[in-house]
Amino acid sequence: MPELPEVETIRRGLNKLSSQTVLKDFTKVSPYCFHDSENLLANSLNGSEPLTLSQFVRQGKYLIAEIKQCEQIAFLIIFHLRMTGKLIVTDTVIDWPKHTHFYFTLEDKARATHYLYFNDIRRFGGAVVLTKEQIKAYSSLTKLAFDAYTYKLAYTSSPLKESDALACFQNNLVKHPKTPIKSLLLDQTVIAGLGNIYADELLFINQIHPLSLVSYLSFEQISKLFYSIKPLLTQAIGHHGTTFSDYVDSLGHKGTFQLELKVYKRSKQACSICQTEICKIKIAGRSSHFCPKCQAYYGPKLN
DNA sequence: GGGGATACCTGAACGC
DNA sequence: TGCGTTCAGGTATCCC
Repeated sequence: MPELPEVETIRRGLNKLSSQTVLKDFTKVSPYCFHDSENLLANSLNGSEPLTLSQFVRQGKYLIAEIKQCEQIAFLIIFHLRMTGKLIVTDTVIDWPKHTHFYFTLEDKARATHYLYFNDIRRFGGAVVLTKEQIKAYSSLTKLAFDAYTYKLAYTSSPLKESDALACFQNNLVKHPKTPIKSLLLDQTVIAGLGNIYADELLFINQIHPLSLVSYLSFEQISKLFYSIKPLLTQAIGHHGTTFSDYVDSLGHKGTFQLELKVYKRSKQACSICQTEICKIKIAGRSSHFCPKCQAYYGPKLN
């Protein structure tokens, strides 16, 4: 399932497309997953000036394509892959894979006609077309916290300083004194980009039980947790993300970071440190994997 | 207002 | 073999 490292891997792949790539056409294969309430894309495609695919930027798990016309940003396409969404570039089309919902026809000087298609088995993901003005009021993005990898907030050009990001992280955490730390790491208004896999791994690295409460953690523990996020994400990006079932990058290749995971999807296997059996519990409806010996619980006595 | 539960959705895995 | 059930999880929404 695409979290920050997987979306970043896809973004880097898509940005290898030329910034002069012309968006020639758009086709909806299904009625799902694509929302353009003002027909910005269709109307622009009918215009006399070509549309170019400028670049892809990322905020948390959102991927944003900047579409230019006459050197100006005409509109943006905001993608979210949720659980099983895929954005894949292909040169040839014989039959679109099952669950393909829409595709863009692209062209550039160095490459003949090629395609960027969106496929999503569960139809949780999708894309929405917005103008530069509309995106500033797009609540899904405006409410996001700073990005866990770049420390950038949406619509800002420069990232937060690391010390400011840490202060922001701590402030966002302490607003929820009664919520398990695992749930807070998944909360995109606390820190943007983490999902179930990397939240479990981070808590294992920091030896914190997922049910622990922030109010019982020291500043040193929160700092250590914060400073372990970027190295983990960097490592995962280096492995092109984690693939358990559906995730592939923009060329259809799987990631390999699943081979490095210490606890996620390893329940009933031995902990790599103490050999105790990894446990799995449900927290806020999500499976959480942890070592009951290595990861200490900080909070009121559990029933 | 905070926090938990649920809906959305399909395919894989599992049990009978 | 075939059918029904459960599980997977990011986000929006509902409810207590």
